[in-house]
Amino acid sequence: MSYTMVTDESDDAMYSSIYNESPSAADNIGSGCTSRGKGSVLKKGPWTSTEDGILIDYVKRHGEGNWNTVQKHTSLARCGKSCRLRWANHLRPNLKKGAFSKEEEQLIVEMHARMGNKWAQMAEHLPGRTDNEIKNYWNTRIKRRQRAGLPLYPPGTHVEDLHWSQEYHPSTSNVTDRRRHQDILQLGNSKANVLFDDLTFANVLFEDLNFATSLLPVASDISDMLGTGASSYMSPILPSHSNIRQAFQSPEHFQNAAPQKNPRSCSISDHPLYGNQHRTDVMIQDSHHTFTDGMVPTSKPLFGAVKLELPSFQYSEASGFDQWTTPSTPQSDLLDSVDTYIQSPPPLEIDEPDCFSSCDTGLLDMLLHEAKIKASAKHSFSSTTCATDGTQDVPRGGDTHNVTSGAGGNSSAFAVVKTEELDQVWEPKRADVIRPDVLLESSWQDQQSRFGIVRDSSSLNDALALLLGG
DNA sequence: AAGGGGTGCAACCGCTGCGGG
DNA sequence: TCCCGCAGCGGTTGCACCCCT
Repeated sequence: MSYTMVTDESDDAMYSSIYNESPSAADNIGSGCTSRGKGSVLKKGPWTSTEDGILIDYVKRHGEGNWNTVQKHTSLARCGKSCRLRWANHLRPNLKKGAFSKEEEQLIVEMHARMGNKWAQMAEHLPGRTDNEIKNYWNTRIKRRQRAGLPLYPPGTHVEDLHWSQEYHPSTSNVTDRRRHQDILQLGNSKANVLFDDLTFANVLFEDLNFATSLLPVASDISDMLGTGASSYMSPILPSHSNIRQAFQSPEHFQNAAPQKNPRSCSISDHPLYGNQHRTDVMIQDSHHTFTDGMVPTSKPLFGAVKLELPSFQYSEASGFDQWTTPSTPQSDLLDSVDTYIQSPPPLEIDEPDCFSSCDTGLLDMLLHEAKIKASAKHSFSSTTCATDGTQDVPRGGDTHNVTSGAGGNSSAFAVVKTEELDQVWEPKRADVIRPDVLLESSWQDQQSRFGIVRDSSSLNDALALLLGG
């Protein structure tokens, strides 16, 4: 769909009356364009072809820049910001209009996986496309995928990771660094992202693929259960190797299905526009997570969160993936899921008082944490902490793992995973879990237990009851 | 045919960085 | 060093159009 907001000359009169002469004209003066040109109210709203012509003529004569002087030199009653935006997004030469090509779409996805909401940077690598265009495309895509309950990044998208240990040093980071990571944190409802200083596509390299892939089954179940938002981004769930192996028929499950030559390395993008000549192997060093039982992990907060998504074969409606990937076997789909890691940024401060780092902005996490603290006075929770480095075994055999989403922000929800049941057939059902009180609904509980996810209902209900005023 | 919701694009708004005075 | 204005960026909103009922 393509619209043009340029109005014809007849519309000029209409918009003139709307924006310049109507009693509410003054209300249309935004804070960004508060100046008044030539004593008249600056116009807002859609541009007319006449205005476009004036602006084009101005740029031809004066060049780009000095946008605030446009209204001084022309009859254009537009603020500089508006002029710049109009020129950049619609009038400048070599703009490519129309739908994004498949290559462009894939490049956007991959770039977003790498840099987050850096629309301007993305636009630099998409000739003829504007940041606004890319941003709109992405936002639309997010909505669409979230509605469909699909993961943000399709299987096969190779999300790069920043080598945090090298790129980010909390103790020495400056304001800009922090802001960059704040930007990462603000990547929408469910976007975890990575930063790259150069434009190379990188691999996500795990020190232990077994461990990395082991995150998937448990998290997939949970993320599926948690709903759309949570399905895109989950805090990592870090069961032990042995636990996870129970979830699969063989520990070589992923290796066998791995398309990569190097089992330690997830595939890199072979993007048509970039090729694969640039590779940067990076590692997910850690992950950051919280625990609904309020226990503080004994190890340091984990850094790279992991995008956890259901294997694509679970999506019966996942035909939308066709545009991204060729049909694959369930096994390879499982592997594909490994590719689509999202990472959360590291905590901005090392000395976080507890597991809730500044990166953990999930409201529910905080509420749950508070509730847990309250509840801990009454109960001792059976759940245990998880090994953070993937090498320590977590107590099992009836133990449950309380898991919350962390870096996902809005994807705050939780579940308790009974790992022994993970080898059951997955029945992707999405619980409509939005609020803690909803979580108390028995149907939710039933739904979980149907596909091998149960929660510590007594303790959790107590916690939630406390939280909700109980 | 009408209307209501969905979709996508254009534009606005607020904020930040940077450079000059 | 501080202040101010400009440019740019990313988030948000407004609205026209489409589609379904």
